[in-house]
Order: sequence, then structure tokens, then C-alpha cells
Amino acid sequence: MRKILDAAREEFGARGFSDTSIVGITQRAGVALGTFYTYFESKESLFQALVRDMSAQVRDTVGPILAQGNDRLDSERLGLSAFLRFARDHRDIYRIIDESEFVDPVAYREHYETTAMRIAARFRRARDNGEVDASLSDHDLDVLAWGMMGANVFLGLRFSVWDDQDSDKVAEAMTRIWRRGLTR
Amino acid sequence: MRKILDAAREEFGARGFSDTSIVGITQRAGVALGTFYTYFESKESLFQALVRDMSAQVRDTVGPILAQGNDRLDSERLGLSAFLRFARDHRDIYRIIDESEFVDPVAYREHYETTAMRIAARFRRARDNGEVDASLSDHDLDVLAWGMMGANVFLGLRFSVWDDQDSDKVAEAMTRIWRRGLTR
DNA sequence: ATGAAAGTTGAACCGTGTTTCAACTTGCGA
DNA sequence: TCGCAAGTTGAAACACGGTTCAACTTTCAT
Repeated sequence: MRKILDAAREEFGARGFSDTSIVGITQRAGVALGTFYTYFESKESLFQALVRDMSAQVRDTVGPILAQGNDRLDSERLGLSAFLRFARDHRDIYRIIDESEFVDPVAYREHYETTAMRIAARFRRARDNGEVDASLSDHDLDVLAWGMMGANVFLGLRFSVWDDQDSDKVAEAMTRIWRRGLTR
Repeated sequence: MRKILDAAREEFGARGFSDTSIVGITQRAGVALGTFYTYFESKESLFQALVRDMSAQVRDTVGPILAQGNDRLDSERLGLSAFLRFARDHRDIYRIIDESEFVDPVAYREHYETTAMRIAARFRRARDNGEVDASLSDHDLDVLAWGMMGANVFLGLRFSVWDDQDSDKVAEAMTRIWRRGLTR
């Protein structure tokens, strides 16, 4: 079961959903084809289980780190940096979550909606604290949450998955812009 | 040929790559199965042709608009708003470009690398003009380009493809943050 | 009007990969 | 040790859809 899940993660990550076969997964896991069906109903349901698992893993890795930092944006910087390292070390997970948009849209939506809601909530708290601009409306912060999340995802793709650059530098550059904006 | 391309866009957009069949495409196009193969080598090559076409369409729609506006960020606001409207009106295109990450990774990469390079170049010019913070390095602006692009993509997904909100309002909220940052 | 070239057709072929299931193996309590 | 339950096996059934191709239709220059 664990063996199958791990093998599946590697196979889906490396080949994508449609190019990985259950034969391939079971071979990598070192079990027989039939064994697969004692644990999972179908290829889709395995993928679903995997996405939910990975989604939780991202949260559990980055979540705790968001408690550190001197202020809201400093915490977000640390969170982004951790996320970039996670992406670098788990390219397969990254890809699986991305591909879930097409294989398991419900899980995909849940993953990003939950994430965005949490970001928005953190910034609402920060605004009410006076740590960020008090004139930002709730709607502004929803837009911010989705924008920031999209930025993080693309930075992960470009600077971690595709080409492994220094995650602190990238997080630092991005956060500086979030903090002060582009104009002086 | 045109009929096949249009039918393919609709089918791929609605069902995704692996769930659309060539039979389905040709039926929608009103031609026989065999006709497909006088115009395209394979299902993959059709998808490729489609992605390149769509990628150009996005550029041709948003590109000209970036010449308008009072300053760099005002132009970007107009560009984002146009992009959001485009996403709303062409959900199928949106989905096809997203899915190309898995079906035609080269095209996907080209699409986003080209887009990011253009954004970065615009901001480099703006920085050298004095329109944005002169202390931002080229690397900072590369990070910005990927971050901003990711933000735009996710805003499109959330506020146009999934749930059609006022594109001007969203673009305005996001751009205000890019301009002044989150702190006061 | 004629015939060759270009375009169209869809039944059949073919490969791939998911899923089933009856036989077999292993683990464990009595 | 025995026997039952639980877990494992992989060959074969099965479904599906991409691709081929020889026959047919249309177009168009002479």
C-alpha cells in the first residue's frame, strides 16, 4: 500500500497521468498487477488519493513556518522560501497537483481555494492589526490572495522545478515588491 | 481544416486531451474520420497546432492594449483587464494552454518564457525611465515578471474562468498593490 | 466532355492498458 | 500441526480509440 503509493507518485510525476500504466506502477512497487486492485478501485481513485495526500503535505510543510517571522510579510517570505525548497525537492508532487486540474478537478479546486482562503485570512488579520495598509478592502485581499498564490506557483515552477535557484533570494526579491510596491 | 480546428478547440476545451476522441472531433466538425488525417499527422500534432495558435491569439489580443495607459503600471492594469475578459470569453483556450504543460511541454514553456521575457523587458525599460523604483535589479525584475504572470493566470482562473467577476475591478485592485505595495 | 489529381469516406485493423478472477501463498489462532 | 482468513498473483478478458487505406466523389484544366 505504502509501496504502491510511493511508486505511483514517482511514476505519475515522471510520466504524467495518461502515460503511466498500472503495470508500471506495480512493477516499480515490486508487487503483482492484481494487488493494485485490492487497495484501489481504479487508476483515477489512486490519483485522487495521491492528490489529497500531496496537498496535505504541502500544507504541513509550509504551514508551521508561517508562524515565524517579524511581521506578516516576513512570515510570507519565509513561507515562500520553504515552498520553493519543497518544490525543488518534490518536483513530482508539484506536477501531480498541477495535473489534478484535469484528472481530479474537484481536488484541484479544493486545494487552491483552501490555500487562498488561508492567505486572505492572514492578511485580513494583519490589516486589522495595522501591519498592512488599512485601506485595503476584503475584496482587495481576496484578489491579493489569488494573485500571491499564483505568483508563488509560477515562481516555484520557474525557479525551483525548472531550474533550482536560491530560494531565499527569490523569496526576498518577491516579498520586497509585495511590501513596498514597484514605485518609490 | 478550419472546421476541424474549431471543433478540436471546443472538444479539447470541454473534455480535456485524453477524453476527447478524434471521432468526436470529426463528428462535431461534420467530416469523416479519415479526413482528419489528411490535415494532421496525429492527435498530438493537432493539439500542438492548437496551442501555438491560441498562444498567439492571447498575445495578439493583449499586446496592443499594453501600448495604452498613463504609465507602466497603468498599461499593465489595462493589459490584465483585457486578459481577464479574454479568459472569460475563451475558457476553452485557457484550458488548452494549461493542459499543454502535460501534452506539449515545449509549447507550454515557450509560451510562458516568451511572455515573462516581455514583461521583464517592459519593466526594465520603465525602471530606466524612472517610472518604477530604480533600485530594482534585473534579477528582481525577472522574479517580478514570473510572479506577475502567475498572479495574472490565477486571477484569470478564479475570477474569469470559474466565476466571471468584473475584470476592471479585479485588475484595479491587483495593480494598486503592485504599485504601492501592502504597507503604508 | 474527359480524365487525372485532389479530396473525402468509414470499416477494419491494431496496439495498448485497464480490470477481472480463480488459483495460490502466507500469516496466525486454536 | 491444522485450517481458515487474508493477501497476492498474473494470465486472460475486455474496452477503447488512434491510425490505415482502398474505394469513392469532386474539382478543374484541357
